[in-house]
Amino acid sequence: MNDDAVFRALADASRRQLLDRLYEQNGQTLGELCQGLEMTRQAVTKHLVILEEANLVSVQRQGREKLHFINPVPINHIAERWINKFERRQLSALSALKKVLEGDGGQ
Amino acid sequence: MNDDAVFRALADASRRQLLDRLYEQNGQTLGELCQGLEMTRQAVTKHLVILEEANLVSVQRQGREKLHFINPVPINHIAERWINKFERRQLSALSALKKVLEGDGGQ
DNA sequence: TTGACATGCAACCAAATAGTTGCCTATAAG
DNA sequence: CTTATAGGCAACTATTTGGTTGCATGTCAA
Repeated sequence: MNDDAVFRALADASRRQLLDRLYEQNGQTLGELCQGLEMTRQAVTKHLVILEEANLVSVQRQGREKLHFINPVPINHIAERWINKFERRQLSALSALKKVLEGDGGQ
Repeated sequence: MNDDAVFRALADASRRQLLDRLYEQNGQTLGELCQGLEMTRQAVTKHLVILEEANLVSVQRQGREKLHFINPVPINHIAERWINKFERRQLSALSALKKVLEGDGGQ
């Protein structure tokens, strides 16, 4: 699994938007994903290819349509291997901050 | 807080490496961060500027040296607002894909 | 079979990106 | 003051990226 491809894929707002749309409704066709976007179909295709190569989207042909499904595994992967590491440090910082803000406050 | 800047900043392997190094040892100078990298100092500077603009690194001048500190808040932010959302979705997405792959599938 | 619809492929283009080199400024030390 | 050190700035370059247009292919429906 290639972390770099995932990070690069997530770097573009259009691609994150596509993931958002698939999150709203999974299994959409290319045509459906294009609707309402300020982009040509071909541009959307390119974005989807990048998402596929990063394994963030998997595809299933059905007749002349191509259905797109979100795959959360790589996101989970970088979350576990990368993000949590930095969060761990913050948790202590956050709880310290909370303590100050709340005067003391347990929990 | 600009999510896009954070995602873009994280998209480059060299910048993630710089964050890793700051994670190992916080508060390093530019010179220290350059050591052992296959890059000129100026290239590193550019990466650090991008990390600063994404608020992932904060800087403190000390005499003629510039100390760099990691700031985990933006990472936490995208983790909470973005990553967790997809992690939650994982089970239902997988089962939806299965349905299609298996031709019908109950549930 | 004919036409309409859904997608694929390739060439091209402009802008952004990652990197370089060369020179300048500021601070510390001899 | 002079010199070495730490970093800043700007111009330039090659490559990547995000997007376009034009045409081709494959599939469904009449």
